[in-house]
Amino acid sequence: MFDLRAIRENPDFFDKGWARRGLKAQTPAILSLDEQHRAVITEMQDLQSERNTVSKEIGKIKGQGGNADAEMARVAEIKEQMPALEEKERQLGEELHTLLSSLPNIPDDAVPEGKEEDDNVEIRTWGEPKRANDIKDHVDLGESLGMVDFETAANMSGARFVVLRKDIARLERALGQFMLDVHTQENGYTELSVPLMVREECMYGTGQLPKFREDQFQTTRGDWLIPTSEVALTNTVREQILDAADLPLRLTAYTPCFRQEAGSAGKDTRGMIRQHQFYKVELVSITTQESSMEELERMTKCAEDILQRLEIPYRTIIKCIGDTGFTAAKSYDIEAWVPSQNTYREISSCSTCGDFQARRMKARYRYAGEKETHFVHTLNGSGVAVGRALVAVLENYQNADGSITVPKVLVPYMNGTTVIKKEG
RNA sequence: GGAGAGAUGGCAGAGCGGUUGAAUGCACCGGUCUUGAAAACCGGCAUGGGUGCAAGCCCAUCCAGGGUUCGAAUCCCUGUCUCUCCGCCA
Repeated sequence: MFDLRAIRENPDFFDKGWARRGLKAQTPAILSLDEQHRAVITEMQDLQSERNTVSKEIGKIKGQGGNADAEMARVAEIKEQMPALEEKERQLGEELHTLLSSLPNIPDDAVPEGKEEDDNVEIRTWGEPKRANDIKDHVDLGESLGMVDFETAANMSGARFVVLRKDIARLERALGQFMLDVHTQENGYTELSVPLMVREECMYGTGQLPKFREDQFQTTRGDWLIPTSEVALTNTVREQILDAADLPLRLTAYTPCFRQEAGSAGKDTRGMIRQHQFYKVELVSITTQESSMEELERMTKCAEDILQRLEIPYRTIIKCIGDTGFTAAKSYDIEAWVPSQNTYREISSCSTCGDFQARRMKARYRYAGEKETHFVHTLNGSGVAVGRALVAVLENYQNADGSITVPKVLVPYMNGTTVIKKEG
């Protein structure tokens, strides 16, 4: 959502921002709607004002036992005019709201030009990618170990689901636990356990709705399954005014995530890279306006920290304008090395949304002693996607005999198991 | 699932259908007094929006959405949430 006053004052700034995302100038339509809307509001309020005054007079006259027929006739007249104005006001307001809520965030100046994934700009790399001829992918590895089972999952749930067994099931859990421990004990995040189903307003607040409805799952009662715990974590501050002294809030949660993957038919159909349901450790920061950019750097480092400790090679890129998400002003992706694909694949995306989500959620903060409120800045990042981390571990830690070495930092979470191999 | 009670400003808590945007207390901010502090006293203290150069004026908001009425915090309906009791249950 956007500040209408800011748009009125500086339409060029917004049109330029949207132009970078390939959109035509939006402010002429917005400003015209806004002008009509305000004109109707003014007209309506003048009538309301008169109605209020006359009604008070009626009260006074009746209190003195007088005749108020003339006044009552005037109010009746006003009452007849109101519904048409109200309807017009509602329509214009809705039109304006629909237009505004479907427009993406204005990108930060630092976001590079570019149309698609290939135009993203590499910032740094870490680790030595594993390249060899006899590399197996995680599907082959997991299936020969008897611990990754797509067939059983397909029978009960269809495509894009998986059943994990034994040590690999445990490895998934270990990854989640490990990440949470690092973020809560060393990176200053507070762990939350949150609902996986949320109301429409929350999905609107973080920007999944109204535009990305088809990517989400809705329950029979109308709730939505969270596509990421960002939704739940960020919405913990919706409609609140926070003390500036309490910021930043750094929140984390380990939850399943649910996605339809509607636009990805045929993409990544093999394996666990793209599933309808996957686990993810999410990082969310609620900050002041001044510190959000700095916080984005910090958050990205916290996510990278996980891969370094797991000793998985990765690179960090800044997303180009065409690849920057709807709600984001600036995003870094962290991509883990996937040996079977001989490439880096996204395992984390860290973004600042500026005040974009905060305006939708009405989340504000205030400095002690000051009257004025400001919209918070919200950031979210994967710290990191557990399903994809599992893929990265299986493939990067594979041995020639098909066994998997357990990353050192995970051994304590695996009850001392150092190598995952076929039983019996 | 059944029965009941409730939702008012930062908090607590009043509120006959007609100057109630809302008493009062606490908290908070400013001032007087004081060597300083406390106490006491005086004053201020909700949010969103429209309009205006501005001072200001106006509209809306007493959980949300509808309705009744010339007029609704107050009456009616629906929804949401909270609490109490009973039942069921991981």
